[in-house]
Amino acid sequence: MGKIYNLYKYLLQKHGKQNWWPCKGEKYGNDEIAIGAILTQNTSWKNVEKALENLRHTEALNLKAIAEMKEERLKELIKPAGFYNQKAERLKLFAKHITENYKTLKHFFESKPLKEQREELLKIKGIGKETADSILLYAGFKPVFVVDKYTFRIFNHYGIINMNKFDYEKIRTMVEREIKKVEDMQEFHALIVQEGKILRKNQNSK
DNA sequence: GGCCAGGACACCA
DNA sequence: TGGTGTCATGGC
Repeated sequence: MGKIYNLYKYLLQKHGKQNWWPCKGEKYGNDEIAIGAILTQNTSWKNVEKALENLRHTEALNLKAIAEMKEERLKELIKPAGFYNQKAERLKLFAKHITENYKTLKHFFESKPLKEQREELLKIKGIGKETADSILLYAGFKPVFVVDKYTFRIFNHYGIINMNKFDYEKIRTMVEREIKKVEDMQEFHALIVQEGKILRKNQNSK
């Protein structure tokens, strides 16, 4: 057991299970998770929930509906999540790519090797590394770890890494070497975000 | 009332 | 490749 695995166990004991996107097997290929992953770009989850609720209420919380919906209409619905102009464009590009080429997200996840899936997602405008990996990990149950700024800060804080620049791929492969199970990767990333928030709060109050 | 979220991209040097 | 501006709402 290396440092990273020990940190995972420590955070799990400290905060308990986070259960971010209720990660049961039947959620495999779930559109809602992918949509949430795009909406939450640099945005608090509270705001994303309002946008998701608007979509759900309109029965548009799925990729088919979003692909067919007018962009102006989509902007109105997702407004609470902020950056609504670009997020509406990004959602439509993603939804169209999946529905037109694979029909469903589930088919996409079963279409090709993981590495190629990841590369394909990254080619879509508006899908960067963190969003792509969130979709793969939480909607696709793929063994890909999601790295974010909190990961970088916390790994520095606990002395796991010692870098001055944020190297996404380096941190990702480090974690994937120690944490193998999809469920553990999902929990670990959620725990890091939780810990990161507390860390920030403490730093602000002193 | 200011600060900043579960980022990504364009543009510049 | 590295640094900076932009996008925008709502919670704290």
